[in-house]
Amino acid sequence: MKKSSSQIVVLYWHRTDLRLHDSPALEAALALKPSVFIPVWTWDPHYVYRARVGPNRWKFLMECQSDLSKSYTKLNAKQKLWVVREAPQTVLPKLWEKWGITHLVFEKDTDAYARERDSAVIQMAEKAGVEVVTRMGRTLFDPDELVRKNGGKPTMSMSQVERAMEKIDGGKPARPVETPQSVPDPWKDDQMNLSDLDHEMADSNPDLNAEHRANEDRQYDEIMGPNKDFGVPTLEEIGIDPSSVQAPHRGGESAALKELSQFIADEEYIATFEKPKTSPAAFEPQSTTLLSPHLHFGSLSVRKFWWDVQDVMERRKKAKKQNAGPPANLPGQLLFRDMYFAAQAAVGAPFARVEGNSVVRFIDWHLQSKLVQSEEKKNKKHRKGTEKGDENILPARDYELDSSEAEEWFQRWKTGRTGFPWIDALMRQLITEGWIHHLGRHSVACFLTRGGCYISWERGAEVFEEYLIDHETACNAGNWMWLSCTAFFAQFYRCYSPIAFGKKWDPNGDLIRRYVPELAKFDKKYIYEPWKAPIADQKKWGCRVTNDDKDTASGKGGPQVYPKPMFDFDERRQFCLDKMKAAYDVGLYGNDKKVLNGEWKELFGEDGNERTDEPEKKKRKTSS
DNA sequence: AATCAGGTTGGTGTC
DNA sequence: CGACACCAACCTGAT
Repeated sequence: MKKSSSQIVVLYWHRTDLRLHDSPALEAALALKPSVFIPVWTWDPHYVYRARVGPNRWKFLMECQSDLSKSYTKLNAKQKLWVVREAPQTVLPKLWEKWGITHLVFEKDTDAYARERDSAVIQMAEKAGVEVVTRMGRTLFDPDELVRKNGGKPTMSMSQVERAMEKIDGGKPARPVETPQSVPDPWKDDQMNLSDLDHEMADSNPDLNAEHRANEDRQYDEIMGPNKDFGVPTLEEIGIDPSSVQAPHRGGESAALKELSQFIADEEYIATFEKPKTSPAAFEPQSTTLLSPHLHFGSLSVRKFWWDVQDVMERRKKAKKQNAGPPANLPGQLLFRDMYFAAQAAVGAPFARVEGNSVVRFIDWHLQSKLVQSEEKKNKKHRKGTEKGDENILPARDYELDSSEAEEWFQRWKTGRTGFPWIDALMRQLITEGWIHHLGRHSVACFLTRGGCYISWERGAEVFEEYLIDHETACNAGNWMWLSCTAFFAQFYRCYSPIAFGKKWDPNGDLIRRYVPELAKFDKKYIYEPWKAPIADQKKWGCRVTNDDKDTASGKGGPQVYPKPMFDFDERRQFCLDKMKAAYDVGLYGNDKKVLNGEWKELFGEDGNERTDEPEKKKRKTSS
């Protein structure tokens, strides 16, 4: 493609911004007045094979892409979202050569992998003489800016975030920008065609999502897709059986804006919203807005969300109606997201794990991640295709099988067979629908870590990464650290009970009846503790509570069975409390030398029940 | 330096 | 059903 000196050809790279409304980056791209405009999505093998993504999130992503593509076509019949099936690091240089690109524009992303990827891309673009334009747009405030205003340190509390944001533009996020009413043409079809391009096949080994693929995986066979039309991939194309997708949640900017406007119309709901007072057990309708998946994929702008809510609350304030205050209210909830983004932006890749993480407390959990530092060194020679910076991107993490009992508990937690109906209902809701209420996440996360199993939060975070349609690395890791009392939160004596907590919200056990149907007929007296029901009642209600958990919920032929609880919760609660206190006394953090070289073991008791007498250190030293 | 209040959302028991 | 004290006791940040 010949470049004419005056022509402006813009490649707009969609990633975390599957929308047209309130996109500062898209606005900047169109402000260049391009004569040719090509909005692309690069179908990145890193996300496809190295991130954990279950069927529900694939579907949601595809719906976001299809909706955006249709919206482009509505603005310009020649336009769509051009999906290119290759890694951005290899395909973008080919694209700007092939299409004579003069400007590359995208939304800034401070996620650890994104930074690695984007800096590589920017470097290549500059070398090729392609001008790069980026704009912040994913969060209320630029995470890097929040960090700077927080003295360069990760934001570890809401008060820090509030103080930092006060120093930025009067403490309020930017107002949404205009939605474009038109977009320029792409090249003509024959010029867009990439058939002659040298197509680099994706490395599908290891494929962290292999277990979800029922059919052959041919998604990378053709760079423009099987129909050579740059189409949005389908579930079938990526090897997933569409019938395995059960989430009722629909993706796409159109759906997001409609849902938001419905909530905004209910001013009473918006103004009196208080997160701790929303029910984790509610379904149809759910008690919260469920807009988080849209924030993740950028099908809804968080600043539009914030300002629409803010405007309602201002109106109500003038009308002298009582509003709920932050952080429990909706703007406060959105600010929490920014806190996690800014904390991650300051810490980098280790934020999502224990190893090398300066903000996470080290606890002697079961099933800890194996250290990659040493593994990495050992295998370096044998690993081919290891790109620079790969050590910052941690795909499949192996973990220490230090306890077969803990491993069994983990598997039972993961599959919703713990014998605690409240926990099992939530886990099954997570697996089938990809979404559970925030307090439900608290409940199951506390149970897996400091309030039951004493298993590493990293195991839980991986399961959430796989199944949540709203999974966001910064928020997921941040919340897991919060709930496991290893960062952000330290009151480990406040422990969620798998029985009392659910009962408080849902005394009839409706959530359990829906997601653990084998218990549907149990009287509400026993629904949270079915093992206490008399045998005669268990028979009458059609489900035996038994130690044999193998056939749980099979329901084929014989009578239904449900497992007895896998441990005595009160006993485990006390055990965890004692262990947490001991681990806090030891006082190690994820980046301490003794964590990295394994010496931590000497500081914790041998049998896992007691600790050595001398605390390592009482006060934490902050680096310079 | 020592103390105290506050921290998104615990559980239990009483009024 | 809501508000409150108490349980036992972590941290940070302000004074």
